Amino acid sequence: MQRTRFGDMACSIARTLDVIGEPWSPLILRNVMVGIGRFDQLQQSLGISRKVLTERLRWLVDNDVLERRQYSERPPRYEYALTVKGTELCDLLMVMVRWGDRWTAGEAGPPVLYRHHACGEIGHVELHCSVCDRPMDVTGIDILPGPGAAITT
Amino acid sequence: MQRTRFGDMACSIARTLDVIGEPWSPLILRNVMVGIGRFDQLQQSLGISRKVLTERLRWLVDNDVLERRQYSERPPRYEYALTVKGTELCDLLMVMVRWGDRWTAGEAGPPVLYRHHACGEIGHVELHCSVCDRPMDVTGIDILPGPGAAITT
DNA sequence: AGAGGTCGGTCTCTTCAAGGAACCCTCTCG
DNA sequence: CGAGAGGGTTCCTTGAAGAGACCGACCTCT
Repeated sequence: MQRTRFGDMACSIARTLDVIGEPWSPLILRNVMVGIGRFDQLQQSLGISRKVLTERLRWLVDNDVLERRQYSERPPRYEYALTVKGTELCDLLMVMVRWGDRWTAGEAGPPVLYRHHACGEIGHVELHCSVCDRPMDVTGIDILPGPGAAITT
Repeated sequence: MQRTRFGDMACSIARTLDVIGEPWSPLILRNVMVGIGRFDQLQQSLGISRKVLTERLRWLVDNDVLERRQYSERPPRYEYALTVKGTELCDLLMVMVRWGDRWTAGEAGPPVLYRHHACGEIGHVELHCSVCDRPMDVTGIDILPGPGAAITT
């Protein structure tokens, strides 16, 4: 993947990408999210090389997005599960799904649907403002420098 | 970057990644979003290789996320701007920012802030259900197969 | 006891993209 | 005229992705 490390940039997007920006990482996360958390399951369901899967899982565990836990003592068997940090990354996946559904799903329609427990309906995610709860997107905001800002051109 | 093409998978996450999953693409988008849309500006502000920048821009234009437009006739000068499809990708960036702020910003605090026009306050994005408008995250939904689903293990 | 299967990886080899840097063409300005 | 900016293209080197073989611990079946 990239050789330029994004982790040191003064940009939350870059730092997020540093954690899950490498190819396959979001798909691994998606699978763990739906309960596919064992090495062989992941490898087969994604068609990823075992070597790369090993690297990604280790990286995600080191970055506290996944945890590796032993679910069987004898024989020793492991599975990967989301941490809290990883669970919050699923927001990102749901927004990806939404965009992919809108712009790339084609005739067949969306491959998965979400049923929201709170209302029982099939819905999708929308972005709202944390302060006023009304819809929020890039056309309705001003972008201002924050405390952690570096000088940006 | 990845050699496995994600575009043909029956998964909206994979198809979204096919468009903007390559390293640098989200950062290019972010810069175009804040008005840094010229080749040299992008190259300098990101520190990306000119070759890779050329490739990414061409890919994003071909995928209708950016458009290349001439803003000066003589001398011919071009800039890149978001299409509607690209503008909607900014939702994704805002969610990335939110996660990065929460989990990677450290002491310094978030590098950018959003002021929401609707309420005038500094806020961040939250995910709400499109049907009932209440908060929605991965712990509060059932994931069901949709019309475009393939058999998933 | 041996054969075969599963799980969770490691190792090796090849190919192809990222990074870096030099080069190029057109146009403008002094 | 030369210098400089804008917007790339070309070339070379390095290193990650992909494919697939291999491995060791453990279980089950006969």
